[in-house]
Amino acid sequence: MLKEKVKIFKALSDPNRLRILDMLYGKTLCVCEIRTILKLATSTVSSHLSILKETGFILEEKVGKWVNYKLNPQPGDHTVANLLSNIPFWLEDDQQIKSDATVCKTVDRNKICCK
Amino acid sequence: MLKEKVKIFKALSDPNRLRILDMLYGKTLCVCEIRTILKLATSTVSSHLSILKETGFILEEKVGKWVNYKLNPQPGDHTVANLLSNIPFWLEDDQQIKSDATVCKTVDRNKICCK
DNA sequence: ATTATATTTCGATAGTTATCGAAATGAAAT
DNA sequence: ATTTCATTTCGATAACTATCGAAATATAAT
Repeated sequence: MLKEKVKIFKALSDPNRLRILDMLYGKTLCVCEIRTILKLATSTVSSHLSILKETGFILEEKVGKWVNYKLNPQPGDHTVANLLSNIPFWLEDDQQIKSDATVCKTVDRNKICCK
Repeated sequence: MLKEKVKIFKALSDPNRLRILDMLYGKTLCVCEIRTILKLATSTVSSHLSILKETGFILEEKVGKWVNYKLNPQPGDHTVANLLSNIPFWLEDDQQIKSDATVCKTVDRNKICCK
């Protein structure tokens, strides 16, 4: 259905969601790590993640009180699969994306969330 | 810039714009032909076309009182180029898209616009 | 020049979306 | 069982988008 395809492109039509996808290329992240990097309310990040999850770009893994999000290694929809595999290539020149990748490597959920 | 990429995905986040792009794969069309097939106000179609033009998916050619729109054979942005080349593949199974392709072949601007 | 036709621009409106903070949920540790 | 902490859901709001009809623009034919 055309509506489904529109939904897929809409999922990519937000800078914060593109940043999330690119960060997940580096590693699995939890909501509070993403929240810290994007400087958004936790509820906003949760909403972005649910949009990416519903369209099949990402998967969630519950581990204790954390919810880890990671890229979907095998999206069922071939449009999603194709788009997802191209995203790092399309975004690689962006300064924000580069900076996120750096910050992402040093982020530590135990320092951010707990204590 | 990330904002530019978002704009590109937003351009594809509308069923009528996806239909327009797919129809243009078949042939060059003018506003009133597209308006007839999509059953939208002329001004609405014009607005969709300007979004697709501004993002580099399509080009316009003025010929007399008509404005012909066609796919951009060489989009400057590699994201646009890549997306554009994949669109027919992604949409080929859609019923609406198939039907549009058929209608498109028989549409004749001289019967639609003039009298 | 005037008229007719194709398209664009403008203004209004209804529907959608990103965002937040607060309240609710769920899971682990005390 | 109570508390703590990560996350989701809910309700509100401001910004954005698709749509239309009317007015403006542009081009061709009379």
